[in-house]
Amino acid sequence: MLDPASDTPASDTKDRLLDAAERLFAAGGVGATSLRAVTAEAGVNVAAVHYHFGSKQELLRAVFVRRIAPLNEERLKRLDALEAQPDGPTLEATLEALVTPSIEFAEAHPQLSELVGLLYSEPVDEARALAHEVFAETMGRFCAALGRVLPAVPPADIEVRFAFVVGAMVHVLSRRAPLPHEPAEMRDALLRFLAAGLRAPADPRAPRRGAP
Amino acid sequence: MLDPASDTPASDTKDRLLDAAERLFAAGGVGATSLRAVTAEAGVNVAAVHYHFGSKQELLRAVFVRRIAPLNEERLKRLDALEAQPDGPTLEATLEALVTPSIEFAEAHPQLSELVGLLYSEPVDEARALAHEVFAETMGRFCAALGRVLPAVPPADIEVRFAFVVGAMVHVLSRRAPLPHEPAEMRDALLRFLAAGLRAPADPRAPRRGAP
DNA sequence: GTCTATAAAAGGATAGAC
DNA sequence: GTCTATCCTTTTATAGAC
Repeated sequence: MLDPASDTPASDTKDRLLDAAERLFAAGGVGATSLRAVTAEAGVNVAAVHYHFGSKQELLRAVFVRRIAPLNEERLKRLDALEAQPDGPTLEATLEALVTPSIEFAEAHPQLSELVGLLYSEPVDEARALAHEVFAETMGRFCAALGRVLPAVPPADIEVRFAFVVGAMVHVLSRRAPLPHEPAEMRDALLRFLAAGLRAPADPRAPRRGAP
Repeated sequence: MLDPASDTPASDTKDRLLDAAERLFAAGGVGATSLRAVTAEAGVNVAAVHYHFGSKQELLRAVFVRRIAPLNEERLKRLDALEAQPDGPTLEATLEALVTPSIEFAEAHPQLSELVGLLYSEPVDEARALAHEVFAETMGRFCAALGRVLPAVPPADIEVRFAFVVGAMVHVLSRRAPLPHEPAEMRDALLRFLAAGLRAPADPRAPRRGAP
């Protein structure tokens, strides 16, 4: 991205199509967005999308891969660094490796927020298969890592609690209604909430009233 | 529903259209589902949907209201009962009033799960406005109730944490991949996770390692 | 690589017979 | 209330000039 001599010159027709598709798919859904709307937004011709991508589905795939591949790379790079330490990571550090790249990427590319929500939500079969394909490996590694730092939580519970983690993360990342927080504050609040939830005792009998 | 003398006889054309639309909208998204597909699934004529609902948008609205209105009524009924007690509710009881009806309704009407995911996800403006209209009052009341049972958590934090609560709840309710738990177990796991997360201390300095 | 033009199909919506 | 038939628009996708 900082390499002007790259083989992907900025503002190419291909990139403009990806930008436009990303914007419109996120704003209106894939099924409701026509290729004509995409090409109009990109300021290119109707036939360009078929020349460069072949079909609407492949355009959708390219839109997702462009943003989410580097996000997952960053997450796994952080997780690798944590696991290379002799003592092993803390719960907080593991969660931060999962969450922080999302927040930072969402700041750098505001469209990512809406894309993530779209990917987790779009009911079309192809989109859901794509979501699984793009996220399964990374999420599996983090789920396993969380299981290791939470040895007292049974594996089946880890899996369920990890679904809660992903749900909370996706929901705040994909919100249209802006939360009354700076990104860094929201990240910290999310990390505190998730860490406490993951550490919850297995026994539900703790009917304390009020705050901690 | 148990009143055969009601003015809404079961298996009416209207009901069959609602059933079919619910199924197909949830499975493929609104924009990607044609009215022709809906009427074919319902086994009725193409013109029936316009006769009974007037347009695709009004059909979508009717689909949501039919399922979500009673869900919210049940939630608010439970919250009212809790708040009528002299001591006021516990955090666990408040969360249960929010979560349990979702789980029970999702068992009774499996389509609800996919509808909830659809409503929170569909990026089309009308659908999002409908989601806000249908949920805003109920969610506002629960957010305020949670603030009262968590007096140590600042109001702005309550709002953010409530977004995490909704995200986790929606995500597990709308999952296509089945979780390895009975509904009652999943509900208990969710309640424990959410209660612990909401009670998290405001200070993030608690780098304990491992389980509780 | 980009454009114009057009094919071929599917979409929402309506009119009018029954 | 339900059907057939149809109008008009929009869609994806392609063919071929430049």
